[in-house]
Amino acid sequence: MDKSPQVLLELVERLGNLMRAEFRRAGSDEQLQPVHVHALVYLARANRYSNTPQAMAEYLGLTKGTMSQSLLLLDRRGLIERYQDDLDRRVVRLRLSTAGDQFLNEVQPQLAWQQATRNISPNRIRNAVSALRETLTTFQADNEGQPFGACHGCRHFERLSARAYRCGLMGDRLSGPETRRICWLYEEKGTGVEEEEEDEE
Amino acid sequence: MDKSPQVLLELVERLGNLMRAEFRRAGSDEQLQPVHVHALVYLARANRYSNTPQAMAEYLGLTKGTMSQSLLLLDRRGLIERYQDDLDRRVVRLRLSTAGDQFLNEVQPQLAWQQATRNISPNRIRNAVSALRETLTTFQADNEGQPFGACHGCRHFERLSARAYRCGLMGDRLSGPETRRICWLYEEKGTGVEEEEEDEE
DNA sequence: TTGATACAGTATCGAGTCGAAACTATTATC
DNA sequence: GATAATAGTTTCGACTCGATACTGTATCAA
Repeated sequence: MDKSPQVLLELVERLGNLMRAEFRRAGSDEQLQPVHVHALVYLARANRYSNTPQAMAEYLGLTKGTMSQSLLLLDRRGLIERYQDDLDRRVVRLRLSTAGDQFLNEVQPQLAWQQATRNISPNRIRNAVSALRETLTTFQADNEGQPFGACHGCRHFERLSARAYRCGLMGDRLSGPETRRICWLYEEKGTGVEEEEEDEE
Repeated sequence: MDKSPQVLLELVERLGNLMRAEFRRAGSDEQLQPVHVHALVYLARANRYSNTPQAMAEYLGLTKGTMSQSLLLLDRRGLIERYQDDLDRRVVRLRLSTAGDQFLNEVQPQLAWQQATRNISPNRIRNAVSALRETLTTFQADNEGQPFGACHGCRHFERLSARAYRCGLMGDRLSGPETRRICWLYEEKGTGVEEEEEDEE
């Protein structure tokens, strides 16, 4: 009986914990809770379909009521801006304010983290990424969670030409950078069998 | 410039988030917050030196005041028991009560998680584990965090004979199972250079 | 001895989290 | 146009969490 899955679980749990502690540290100067920092980080990475309270609540695993509270606080502090969607006026759109952007640049909540992988070869990192990605996909399939991925690997993603892309679900043209942002409409390509890049040193 | 570390970061963050959501789900019947479930899980895995409020606070990244509050709640609910240490009467020791043990067995907060790795070959899991372990070590060295590991790999660990072990720091004999529990006195063996198994698919 | 200091843990306070449920406003369906 | 669905807000109460002050125990120095 192999205990590796159990150990992997513990490591992810432990690392997730430390990341949370890092978010706590990053926000302490500004009296922000980890969840606030997390929300800002998400917002900095979300694409045009995913910058709404609902998507954010889904991502952070909170109810919309709770999310609304946190957004109120971030708005009061001037870290985000809220504006109405043109097409559907029920929808609120969110973006980082200049202050919010500056905050993230100053505290760099992810920097300590990237530093921690400096001794590991790029290849081993890629392998770990691939294994964790698969774990994530399986878990989300089991639990009907919203997937949250970037275009590459999404079934709605269409490549029109060398540098022109399109989301088949929403029908919009997408810029290159936009295709690398987090999207909550993401759907795994294929029949659930995933193709992984086989790389070796 | 390789973006893999960034992606690894996001995956761990995402998976950590889902794990937290899983803890939330597991505790919802009993009206427990994720942190309560996490505390119970920790307690089930902690060794004799690490079942104190202090170690727990360290592990969960909370202050001792906050930890004290959570323990009060878990005690009120009858999920844990508190007793005084014989040698140092300042120290409070914690253990799962029968009800607490039963609770963990019922909700199995880690089960859904282990399931999620079922499609991944043991070898790839081991590789991922090795990479994440190294990341964890580096991160903790950078941030002076308490390491929290099991005896295997700890510099205080001594093997007396085939089935007899000893902690060189505390001077106690340890049973086989005990050497696999989480310890907050853990210190990385060696000079910081880590030996990793080189395995390939 | 007698302090002084360190340490483990508790108590209290206030701002904020969080889910549940009720609510508003807009859009979709029939 | 009525009804239902949807996005988000508000309100409530139990709880988190850090900061600070506190209690009781251990350690160390004269």
